[in-house]
Amino acid sequence: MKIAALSSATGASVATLKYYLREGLLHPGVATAVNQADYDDSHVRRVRLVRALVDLGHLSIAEVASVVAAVDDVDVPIHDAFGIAQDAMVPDRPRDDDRHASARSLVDALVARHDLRVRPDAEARNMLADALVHMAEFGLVDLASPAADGSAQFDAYAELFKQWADHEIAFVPDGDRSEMVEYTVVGTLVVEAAMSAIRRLALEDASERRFGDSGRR
Amino acid sequence: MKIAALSSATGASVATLKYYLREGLLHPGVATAVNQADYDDSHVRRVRLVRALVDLGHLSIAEVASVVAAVDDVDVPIHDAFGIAQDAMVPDRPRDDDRHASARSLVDALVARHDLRVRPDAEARNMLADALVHMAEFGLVDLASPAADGSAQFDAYAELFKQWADHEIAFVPDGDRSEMVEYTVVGTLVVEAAMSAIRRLALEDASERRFGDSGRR
DNA sequence: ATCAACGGATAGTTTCACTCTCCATTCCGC
DNA sequence: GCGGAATGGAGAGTGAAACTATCCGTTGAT
Repeated sequence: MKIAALSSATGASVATLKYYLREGLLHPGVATAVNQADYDDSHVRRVRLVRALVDLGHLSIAEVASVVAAVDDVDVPIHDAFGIAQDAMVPDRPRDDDRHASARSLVDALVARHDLRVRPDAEARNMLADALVHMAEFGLVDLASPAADGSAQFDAYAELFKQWADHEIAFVPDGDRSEMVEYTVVGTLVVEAAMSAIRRLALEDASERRFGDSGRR
Repeated sequence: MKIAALSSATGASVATLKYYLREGLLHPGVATAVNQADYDDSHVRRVRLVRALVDLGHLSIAEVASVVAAVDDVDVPIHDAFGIAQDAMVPDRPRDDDRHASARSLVDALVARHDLRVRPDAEARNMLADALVHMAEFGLVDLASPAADGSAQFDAYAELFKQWADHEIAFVPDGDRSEMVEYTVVGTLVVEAAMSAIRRLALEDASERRFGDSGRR
């Protein structure tokens, strides 16, 4: 498969593919001559992975590059690669203040309460803490006495997702290493997007029931 | 409250606040002189809303502006404003191909199956269809015969979120109109982010159980 | 009285994700 | 076997986005 074929197989322009090659998002094809290379299925999958990460995960090209580096490093065991990729999927934001710190301790307590085996420095912890900080600003949770408010919901989420996650991870088919890592990475983001969309549909439905024409107040 | 006070209350620089004023993200304060204006709580909340939309929702400033316009237009009933805001919260992407169309018909079927009262042109439908297209590319669902694969999961999601959404919308406190719209808007994104983070923690846990040291294969 | 802060406007900066243009090969169809 | 298109590689250029900086004349606090 030549670059033009890869382009039409993925929908990305040749110029974009060259750019991805330069940035290391796309591994080089097998050179058949000084100005000729052969691409295969792995390149098609890779471009799709990049697009999924960018479109659905809102990752920057640099962040995608670090995900890809973890996927490609064959010395890294599959679970570790998933961890690295997961960290890269959390946008890095300046986190300075102490509200983040107190939110973070709530997160750590949640993780311990549900016996989740998660690295102490997993970025997902900070991601949740960030969300809590924003929620606190709108009075959706109280960081000081969380038990008193709606954040008990999170324990329900945690239990539920724990079961579903087992299913999802079990669903990952045996295959070659990079295929499995790609699968878990893309599954993380794509199912997230799908869940969010379904939740929005449900929210609009609930809003219509409370505020809509049929229940105008 | 002067602009410097607003700045330190929100963490945004004075220059940034001026920029938000220019772009219409922030309503003007009450002018007390030709070069003096007074800001209040509504401005603080507004800046927080903008930051939540940008940080957690990955919305562009232009998209935030359209959300804000819906929030501020007092002629729009609360439910309609929420719909407009929801549409603005879906990143607009070029959607041309027929894979999107077939994914979209699956979405519409799901909506009908669960009796969700959602506008036919709600952007959340396209958001879910986009996610399905990406999933299909990785073989996570089969757009042709969806019943045969894991997409039955979606019906479970839909039922669950429908219940939770009712709770969440019921949880919105009575208040003035813009406060309620802000509440639903920020709730949409912020709970999404929290759920995603919790799910990632659960996925890392599940990955560790299947692929980690303790279960190395 | 002075000097920092203010609003308003315009211009400048940085980053990002491409996109364009060259070039010297190489391939493909006739 | 020849001519035009495609290729890899590298550099420069582009346009949008999200601020940031500077300037100005006015005002408020000390």
